Amino acid sequence: MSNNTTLKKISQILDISISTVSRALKDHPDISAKTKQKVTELANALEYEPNAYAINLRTNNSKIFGLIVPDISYYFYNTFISSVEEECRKNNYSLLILQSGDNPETESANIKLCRQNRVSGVFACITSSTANIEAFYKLKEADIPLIFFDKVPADNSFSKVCIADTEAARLAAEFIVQKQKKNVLGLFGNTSLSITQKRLSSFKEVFAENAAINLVIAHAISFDDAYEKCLACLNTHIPDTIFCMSDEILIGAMRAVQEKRLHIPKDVSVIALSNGFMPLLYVPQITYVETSGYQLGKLAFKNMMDSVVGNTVESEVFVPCRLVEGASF
Amino acid sequence: MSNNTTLKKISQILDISISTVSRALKDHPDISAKTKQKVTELANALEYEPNAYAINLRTNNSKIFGLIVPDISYYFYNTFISSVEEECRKNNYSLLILQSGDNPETESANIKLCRQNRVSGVFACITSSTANIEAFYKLKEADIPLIFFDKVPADNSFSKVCIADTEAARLAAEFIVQKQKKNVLGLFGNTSLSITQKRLSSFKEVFAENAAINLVIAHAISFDDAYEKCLACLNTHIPDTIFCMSDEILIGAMRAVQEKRLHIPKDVSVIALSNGFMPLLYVPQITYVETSGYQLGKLAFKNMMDSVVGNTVESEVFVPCRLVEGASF
DNA sequence: ATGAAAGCGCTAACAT
DNA sequence: ATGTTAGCGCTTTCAT
Repeated sequence: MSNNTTLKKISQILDISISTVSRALKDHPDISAKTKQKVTELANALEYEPNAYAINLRTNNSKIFGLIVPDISYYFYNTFISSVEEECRKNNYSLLILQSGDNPETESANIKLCRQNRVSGVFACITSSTANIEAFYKLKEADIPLIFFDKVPADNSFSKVCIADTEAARLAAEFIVQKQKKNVLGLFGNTSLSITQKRLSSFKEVFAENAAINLVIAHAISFDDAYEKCLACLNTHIPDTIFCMSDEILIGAMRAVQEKRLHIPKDVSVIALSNGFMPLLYVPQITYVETSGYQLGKLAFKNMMDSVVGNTVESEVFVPCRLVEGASF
Repeated sequence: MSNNTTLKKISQILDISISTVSRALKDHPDISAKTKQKVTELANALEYEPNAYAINLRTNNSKIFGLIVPDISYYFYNTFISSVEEECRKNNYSLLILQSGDNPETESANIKLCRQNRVSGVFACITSSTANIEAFYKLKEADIPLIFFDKVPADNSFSKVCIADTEAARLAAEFIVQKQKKNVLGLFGNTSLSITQKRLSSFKEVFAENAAINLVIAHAISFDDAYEKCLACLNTHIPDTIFCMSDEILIGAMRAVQEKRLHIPKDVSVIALSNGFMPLLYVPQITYVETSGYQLGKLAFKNMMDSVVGNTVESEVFVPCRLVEGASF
């Protein structure tokens, strides 16, 4: 049995009322210094820990945020989560983390869990196949603040924090143009994802203004797929530049480049959009546009706190991105 | 205001008692089919979600596990966490994740949080500088099951699940011997960590029986440090084999190897102890002994569940490891 | 088959 | 300065 110290227990031992104990522990001005001291001392000795459930039941404020994400171990998310957790701790919130395993049904179940746990707010990144955002609407209806991050639904009634996909892709494309490259292989992710669409259209736009550049686009749905698609391209012709829209794609592409024994940057230049870790693993280090999960986390938390206190939060906010030069050009 | 449906509300609408509603929703045998149907229908229509706090307060069973880890985003932990979370979901538990940022004070604060939230159990990986495990003892005293993983205290009164460090290092060493290598560079982590000590002594032992092999040992405390230490060694002499005791070390070492333009496996062979992701990033893929965070998570959860239902749990359990051959020999 | 009532631990309005 | 009381939403024992 847990040796649970409660206010009642303390009050009985000291032969005072429960409310006096409660107030004393909260440093309420009404309570005499003597009483406060007595109570605090006993509470410490008995290792009193307030029962979070009783408090939540009473105050209807759980001080817990829910976070729903396809997969914690996925490259990008763990830096985001780490960042959010850090802020939560600083602000006396806890974080209930739930994985949807990229399955919309699990995602719904997780939303339900958040509701059952009366979380103070939810951070969510939708699965790649989430078609029905009904469950998220219910959160809104229940007045639970909701901040979407990274993969977000189109609906404008939600708050979202995003990587500046358009700007990031443009930055990379402009860098390629500026370096006077002529033969570019652009490797992108799953066509159905909005993130892919945004990055691709922005990327293409820059090249549309530069007709002299030959641009080949390929799509891959996984690390392995990126390897194969890239290898197939390299077997046809060697471009002077490879662009990878994500870390996942970069890893696959680099495997192909290394297998073909292409030298970077002599034979081919490489640039990626990345969270910032993978590009540093290669020799030479890969030039990338940083899409920081850490920064995104900070921004998401800020918006969440605004939302919690009832401030209006801008519908869609972007994390600025920046070019980090390696030696791959 | 949240449109909170409660048992009371339902009971009032249907003009029956709260307990009947409660029972009907739990499919209690005493309740008539008619009533059950009426109640269930209304509950669905009103989107009734049981209030987890009221239940916990009443039943004293939060169905939440706490997980305390130095840093979520660290290579190894996120696969472990992902694995534990998966099991939690399957078993109707939730997971409260807390980072200690490798700071013993934050660690204590996190343990307190777990107690306040009346978690049903705690998974913990201690910080590298945790000297005082007082706070963990208090969890025990409060009858909260506690499973240590990966970095564990020496104390034998705790349940621990660990990577089989000794076996893993031995497996790698034996592989090197079997491949008739003669000049080995062994790169290890921070000397003060027990994980380093275990892996190192086991590794050395194998070579002690093979006097003909020249073994050089170096220690590094970070990815960058591993790079520098490895480069320094390579500048002195090129070994025929490099052993890396972790992913972190491997990344640093590979950077040095690539900068020196050494060809694997022609110029040098490489083997590592790894979670299993990093070795696949290189060309050729690196041979490694798998120390699986995923498996460790499964094992930890199993022990936790045993512990929760009051079964005695073995004090220290190891996850088996296995050699995965790449093409680096 | 259903209801009444107590109580989990806490807070806060309302006494005194 | 301290006590009394009601109630948050739920479960469960004990009636009926």
